[in-house]
Amino acid sequence: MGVSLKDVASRAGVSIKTVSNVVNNYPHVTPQMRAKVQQAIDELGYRPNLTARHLRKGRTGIIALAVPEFGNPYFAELAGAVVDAAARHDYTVLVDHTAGLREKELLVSQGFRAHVIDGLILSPIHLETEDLTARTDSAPLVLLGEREYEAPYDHIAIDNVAAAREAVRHLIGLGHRRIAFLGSRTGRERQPAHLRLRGWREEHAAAGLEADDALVVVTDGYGREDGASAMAALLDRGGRPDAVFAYNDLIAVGAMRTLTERGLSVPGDVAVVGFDDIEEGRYGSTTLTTISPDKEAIARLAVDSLVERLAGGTAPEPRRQRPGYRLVVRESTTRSARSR
Amino acid sequence: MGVSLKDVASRAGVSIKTVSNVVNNYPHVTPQMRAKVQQAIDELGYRPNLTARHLRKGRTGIIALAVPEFGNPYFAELAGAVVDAAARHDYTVLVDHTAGLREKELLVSQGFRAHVIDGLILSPIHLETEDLTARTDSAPLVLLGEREYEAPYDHIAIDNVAAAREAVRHLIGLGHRRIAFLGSRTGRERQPAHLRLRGWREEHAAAGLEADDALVVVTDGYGREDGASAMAALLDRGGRPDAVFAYNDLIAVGAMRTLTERGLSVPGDVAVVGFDDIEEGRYGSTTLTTISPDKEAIARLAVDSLVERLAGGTAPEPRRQRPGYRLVVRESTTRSARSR
DNA sequence: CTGAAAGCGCTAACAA
DNA sequence: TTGTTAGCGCTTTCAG
Repeated sequence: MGVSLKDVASRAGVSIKTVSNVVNNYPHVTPQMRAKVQQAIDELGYRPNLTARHLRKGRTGIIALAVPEFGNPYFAELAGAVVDAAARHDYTVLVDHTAGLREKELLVSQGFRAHVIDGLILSPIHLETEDLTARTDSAPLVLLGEREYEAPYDHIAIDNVAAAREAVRHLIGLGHRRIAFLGSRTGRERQPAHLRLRGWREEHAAAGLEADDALVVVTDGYGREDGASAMAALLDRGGRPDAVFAYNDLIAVGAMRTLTERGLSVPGDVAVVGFDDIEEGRYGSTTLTTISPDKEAIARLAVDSLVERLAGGTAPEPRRQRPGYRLVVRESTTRSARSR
Repeated sequence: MGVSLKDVASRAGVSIKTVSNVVNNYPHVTPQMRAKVQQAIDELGYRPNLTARHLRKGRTGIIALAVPEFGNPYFAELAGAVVDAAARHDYTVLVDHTAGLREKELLVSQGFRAHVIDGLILSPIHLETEDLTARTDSAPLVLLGEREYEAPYDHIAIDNVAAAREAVRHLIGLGHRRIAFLGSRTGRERQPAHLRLRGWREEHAAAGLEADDALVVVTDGYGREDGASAMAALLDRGGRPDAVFAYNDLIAVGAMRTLTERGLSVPGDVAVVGFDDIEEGRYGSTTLTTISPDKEAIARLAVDSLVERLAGGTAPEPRRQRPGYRLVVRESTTRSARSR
């Protein structure tokens, strides 16, 4: 095995505690003692065993982040932001993906890495309130994303209904009247797309327009191909929309691809709005109008909340925090943004 | 603190060892004993403390993966594949990003999480051979990517020169003669883009064509904006190419955006080939021809190599493994692939 | 098949 | 200022 404190101690002819003092930069060590110990450390190539330290201190300095998929740039970008936010608190992030599987989400939330992670940030898709209330793991948990839960955990999410309404309002304001929603899921009320779909409905109502349910398209997943096939299905069934509000940017990108293939122009024939503001949307041949959640704020709030609970002290009530967002208008809804 | 083995043992009225046996599914435990212990475990909500287990066993079952950026979908997709490959060996992956900083790469390679990770998979950009030979951390290390090192570590990378040559050959075969290379870095020979640039040169030579260095554009980074500005710079300086071979897909995407903005058509005016085969390239309004490295193979080989060294036993010579790749032809070089 | 005890490497009282 | 010692919770000989 490796070199331990004891080895260094005997090499330097001092006690184990003295070595520990040096390693941990304790103030009251004489310079010469420090030098002697440091030399032994260097000679032996000693590295502290963090596992032992963790056991002793009861904490590891590692927090976990579980997202559905790295393949979705939104989560990839978010993960980067979380890693950076955590680093500012001297925490390392263990990133995991749940592959959109409820089973995996359950596993993660139950603390499958008990005691090796100090806390968890989870962005669930399928988890239910019951799963959360049945949770036994004692590590603090912070939730991310659109799902709503009646469970005592911090939850960070932008106001999805309001954001969706703003997106739809933008389209209505441009004169569109047949606005499709791409990316609804079948099943329960609380499914992820619920809030954004509700925003779509509410804004129609507010504008005195009828929301046509025939323009709501269910998808299997949240990827580009799901958007492409949803758009194709919608066109095939006849009622061509004059605008599309997609659950997220990937679906929007897929939908635009199908429109291109069908010889329809964006935004000329069909305007498109997405959700997430992934970088990809800023570089297509038609850039994408989208709702841009403040990812840095989301990451920061999540990490700060977790760190606060980890620090103990005050254990505040579970909080619901709403970071900001904004509508970013690009070419997929307005030609004018086009440089030529 | 939490519930420990000891608590369960006293609750069940047995020894600590018996509880351990049950927890670890040791074969020789009478069913009734097992039932009794299991009941105590359930009642107390006992979870094994993995940190303690790690300390005792000298290993953690965690491997680290360090990539430059999650924002680059190539690495995000690769990370997903590595997580899955590792899971098949019962390893958890701690994903880290180096932000393309040499300092961070150094830190990671030196084992800043000593003993909490069993091994490391690193995709370096700036690390030098000296950094690697000076490495003291004893955890096994597997390298990924285009950089070449004279250091005793396993290295997984596709044949970048051959792949680049195939991409350029494709362009030459289509009749292009002014083929730009976007994404070279200034500085040392061994900089990442070196091999792909060399492929560009070699294939020109093999075809009896002159490679025009005025068509090689240096970029600061490897993102979409770097591609966009590189393309703009190239067009601004006058010598318009009839084709572009980009260091990676992101640069290609950025370049295509600039071409669109300038009113040039792809592939009509300028054909474009990328490298990485990120999903994004399959959904633009002009899909992207690219070199597609076998990411699953890369992830699998990396994890397998690491696991093999972790298992100890035979410590084979450092190996250089070359997973496969293929040229995927799409619309950015051939209209014919277009559906209309 | 089960129990007792040692010890993984470290930190933190407490002593000296 | 430095040394001694007792665990953190677990696995693992070695007995019984």
